[in-house]
Amino acid sequence: MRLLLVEDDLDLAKGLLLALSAQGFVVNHVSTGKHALSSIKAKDCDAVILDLGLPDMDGLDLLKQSRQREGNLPVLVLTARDGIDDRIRGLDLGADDYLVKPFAMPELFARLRVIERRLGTAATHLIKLQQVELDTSAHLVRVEDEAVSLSRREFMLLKELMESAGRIKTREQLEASLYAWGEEVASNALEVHISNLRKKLPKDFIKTLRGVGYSVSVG
Amino acid sequence: MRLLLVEDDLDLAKGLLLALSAQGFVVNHVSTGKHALSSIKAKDCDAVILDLGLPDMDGLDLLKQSRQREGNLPVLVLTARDGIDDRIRGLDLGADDYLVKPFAMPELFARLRVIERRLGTAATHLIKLQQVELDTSAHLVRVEDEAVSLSRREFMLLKELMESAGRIKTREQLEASLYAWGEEVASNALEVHISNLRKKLPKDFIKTLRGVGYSVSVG
DNA sequence: CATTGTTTTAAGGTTACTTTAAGTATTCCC
DNA sequence: GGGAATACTTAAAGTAACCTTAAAACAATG
Repeated sequence: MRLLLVEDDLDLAKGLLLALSAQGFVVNHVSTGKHALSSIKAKDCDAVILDLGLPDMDGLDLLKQSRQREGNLPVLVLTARDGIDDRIRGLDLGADDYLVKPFAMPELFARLRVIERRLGTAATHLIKLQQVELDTSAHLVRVEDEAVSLSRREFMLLKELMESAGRIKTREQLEASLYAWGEEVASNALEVHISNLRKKLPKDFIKTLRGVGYSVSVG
Repeated sequence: MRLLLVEDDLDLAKGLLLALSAQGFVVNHVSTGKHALSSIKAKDCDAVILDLGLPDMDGLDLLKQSRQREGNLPVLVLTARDGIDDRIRGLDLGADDYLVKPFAMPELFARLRVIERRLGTAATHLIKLQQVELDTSAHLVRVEDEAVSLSRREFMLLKELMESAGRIKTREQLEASLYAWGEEVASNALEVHISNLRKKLPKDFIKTLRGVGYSVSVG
């Protein structure tokens, strides 16, 4: 995990750098809010350790800006200030955790490991093929970054096709996954949905295989 | 957000239940580790508040088992024990946060909000979309800088929607986050709340996706 | 215990999705 | 090229999902 350490006390920074890299973390160190922000913008780290007492900028301000720019970049705040009010302000502004100085190194490591574990398991069910992006968990489809609204059946159908991109889905397979047991469809509903889908997707995104079924290519 | 409160001190539990639901959390309460585990297995909550001092099971054990079963279910640990060693043990076993008793309620709320933010989209306690501003911590909503009064359920509903702005919330998801176990709703209460909310919000702020659910857009 | 505000239930009206069905366009094969 | 099979499009009919309203049940407050 790549860390950005924002700390103006050079002695403390040096100690932290040493200890963190001994624990296997990769750490970049900056000592001003300005540098911190540009590093955050460059998406150059997986998490931030932020000391609130900075010379050029209020730490909570920096936190706020970081939060606006990189929504869920984890930030662990270090502070000398005590008192519950300050802590709540920090947490509500988007800090993921909080450590009051002086703190024990092992506790810092433990908290970083929590963040690490969390980053590893950020699951999004997103399929992207060509210009088409389908988010199964959010029920959302984008074509060239433009949200497209699909009806329920259209969404189901597209999902089936995109989940087995590169392979052919037979008409029977598609009908089976769109319709539950009792409600087989007597007519050409499937073709109608395909037709309506195509109007909303790039040209030739869904290919027909005469006598067999449909497919979308991974290309 | 649905919480599971694991606490054997009934007085404390009662107080927490009251305070948390006033803050708009949906809370289920159990007092033994056994019940806690079965609820966790059933995936019936988004986060756990766990008191380490349980009668039937060591709290850290429960934490470990929960972690094995539900990898990233957030757990906030309450404890009377002090000393850094214990805290590190808790964090490394998978607790996401730690509060030593006695603690101040607002700090608990703040830490829950951190967890909440992490689970959903990275919204801070103040979410502003279009003309609508929602302050999670103050329970306040403004439309075009004009304060608007919402009932508890209306607020919860709007919060859920705004926290996942840009994504679609299914009916099931919304109902699950509005109602705790015993109080499932048999009828169209959700639709009624949506309808009442819309009267108080800008036109088309809440969009319907037939057969799927509802959403508000970030734009 | 009465008043007030909130939440749920229930019913009818409305909208938009889905299917049907009929006509048009393709592809394939002789 | 002509005929048959298959696929595509369109528009209208059917249907399921949703919206609104009003009233009943419930909870909080003085």
